[in-house]
Amino acid sequence: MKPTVHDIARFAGVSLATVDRVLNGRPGVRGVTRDKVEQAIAQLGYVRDLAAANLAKSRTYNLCFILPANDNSFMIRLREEVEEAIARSAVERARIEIVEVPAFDPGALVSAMDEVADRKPDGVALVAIDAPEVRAAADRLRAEGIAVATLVSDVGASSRDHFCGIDNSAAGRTAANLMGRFLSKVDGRVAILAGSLLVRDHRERLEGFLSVLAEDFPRVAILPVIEALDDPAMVEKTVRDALRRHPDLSGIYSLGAGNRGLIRVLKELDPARRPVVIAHELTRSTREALHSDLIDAVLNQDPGHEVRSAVRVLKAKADGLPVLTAQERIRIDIFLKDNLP
Amino acid sequence: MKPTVHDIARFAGVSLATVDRVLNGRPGVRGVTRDKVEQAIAQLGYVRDLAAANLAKSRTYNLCFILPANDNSFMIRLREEVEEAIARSAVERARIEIVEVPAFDPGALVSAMDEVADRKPDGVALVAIDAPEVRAAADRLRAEGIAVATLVSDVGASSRDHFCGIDNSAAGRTAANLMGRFLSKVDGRVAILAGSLLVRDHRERLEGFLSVLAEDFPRVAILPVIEALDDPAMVEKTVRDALRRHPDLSGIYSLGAGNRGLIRVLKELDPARRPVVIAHELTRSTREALHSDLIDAVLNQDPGHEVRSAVRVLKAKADGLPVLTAQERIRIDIFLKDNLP
DNA sequence: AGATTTCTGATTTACGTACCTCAAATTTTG
DNA sequence: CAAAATTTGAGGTACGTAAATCAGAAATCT
Repeated sequence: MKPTVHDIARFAGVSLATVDRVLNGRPGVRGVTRDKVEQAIAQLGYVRDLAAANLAKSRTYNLCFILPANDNSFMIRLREEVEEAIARSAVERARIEIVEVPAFDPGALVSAMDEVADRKPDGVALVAIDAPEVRAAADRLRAEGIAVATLVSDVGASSRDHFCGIDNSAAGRTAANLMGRFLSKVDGRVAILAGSLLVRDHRERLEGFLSVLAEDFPRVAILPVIEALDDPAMVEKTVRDALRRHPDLSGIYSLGAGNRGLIRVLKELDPARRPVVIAHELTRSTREALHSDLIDAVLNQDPGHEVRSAVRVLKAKADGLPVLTAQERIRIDIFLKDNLP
Repeated sequence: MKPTVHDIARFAGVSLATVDRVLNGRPGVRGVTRDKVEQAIAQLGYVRDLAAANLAKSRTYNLCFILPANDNSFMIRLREEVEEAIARSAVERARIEIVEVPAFDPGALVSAMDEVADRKPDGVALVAIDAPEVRAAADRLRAEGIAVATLVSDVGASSRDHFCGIDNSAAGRTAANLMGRFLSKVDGRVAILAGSLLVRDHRERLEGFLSVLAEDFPRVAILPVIEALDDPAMVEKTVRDALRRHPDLSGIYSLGAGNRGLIRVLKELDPARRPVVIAHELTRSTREALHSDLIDAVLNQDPGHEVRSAVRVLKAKADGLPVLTAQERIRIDIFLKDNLP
């Protein structure tokens, strides 16, 4: 049978109280005694029964998610996933709160972070903007002992405890690889559509994309990057413009959101002359576009995984526990029309 | 604060014992009373505290994994993952046992299943062979109240409780899509390499691959399927043969294991004339081959996810609980050299 | 109506850990 | 060496649920 604290106490020849002190790092145990207990733990292979421990502690974690008030499908999904986490929170011993801030606005994000800090939560997850003032605000949170996780988009590694998102550089490189191969022998022009280069995820995707394209597919020409703030209407307009100016456009890499606008334009094109299109995030619209051959590939990050991972990570960090890196890695899903879930 | 059974009892005006009877489906409660209690549960939004329940029950699940004694990297990884699950089993209230059987041998699998049944475990996971006698053995297990999950390769849906693996038909279709596009304008000949068409996962991949190729890329010619029993040496030999007979071979889809043999042959080829190669399962050798451009894409299923999912599913089924389908879906990973983890 | 069966209530113990108190034993310090 | 400080032991309660017993109440049957 699994050994319990009682077994440890008996084996080590000490009392239950002492075992408890050792296990929970409480003071008042001599080094010799502590060693005895730790040896007993090692020898009997004791592992703390988490169910019992949680029950006894009845600890609850106060967490806060700061999300941009963006109305693209991805952010809506992300918010829904946080809300589902809230629905589960009773079971998970967590109290989760959502704070909305204007998108792409470092100042608003910083003041939200400072306000949140006043409530002294155990952890904060935020969709970061990679700016010095945001990093400073994150540092302030951490200085107060609040765990900080970035969600979807990162800041410099030193200012947060963990990043819950994909390797965006790899995503950009993958997109370039697919683009280069899908274009095949056709030397073409490729347009790149971003939300904003203020956010690190978009920047990293762009860099990855450009580097692989330059190295492995040097004959592909690249148009200047279009920033459309993840807004469908703006995306639509800019894509229409680009197609007018470059009728020979043979590829589009949409590395941000707002793909509804892009798809509206694609629908109007002659199927024979449709460019190769690679986009990010599987939503209702990109899924339909994949299915009807308007989009060729979708790179996806699963917001559900990201949110659940963030909750786990923040809890662990709040308790000073290590994070299981392998488990928390968020994967890049590649969807073609044939492997849609 | 979260309501407890005591709150339910007070609210419904019944005793704790009655609430317990309702919650755990024990007999001896009148319909009217049961309704009262259920209403109280609904109104107070009671959710059973799993930590406490598990603690009180101190139930342990006896599970058994029947694995083929195959020595390809994938099966080795799978076994390692089961061993890790065993290492975790103390924490997870499970006792997990591994039984090895010869690969591709329905008779051996069936006798292993029957032997396992004698020990009356709570659940059995097996890498299935899709044969009538295996289905019958699975039916026998389930008739004895033992939960059955198929791992990696499935049998007919009616004979098991759950399949822990990828949608192999979608994997085959995806491979065909990539193959068709990577071949681009070149009308080529494609060779297909399978382990054995006795196992359903290989059959399904094949069917998916053929159907998409026929429909979307009709100009691609397909050579007769080669069955190499997932054995590296046999794979090497058959691929060498195929290349000799068809010097114009422009694509290879390796839908089974034993890719070490394939890679050995690929290394010897003139890089300029190397065929497009799509393989399954990210192992040390396929990873290196991806990296050095010998393989173009690898479709992968994560054995870790599959094993963990199997454990969760078997536990749930053993308790007669429903399975959260969305959570247990195993994804098809697509790896190019640019998104290797 | 009386006997029988079926419900229901009250109470208790157990699960394994956390956390608290108080007293006793031991070590350290002056 | 005595006083002070530290370490340890003993014991208890709590967490929320499961599961059991036993007695009493209500419903059903004859």
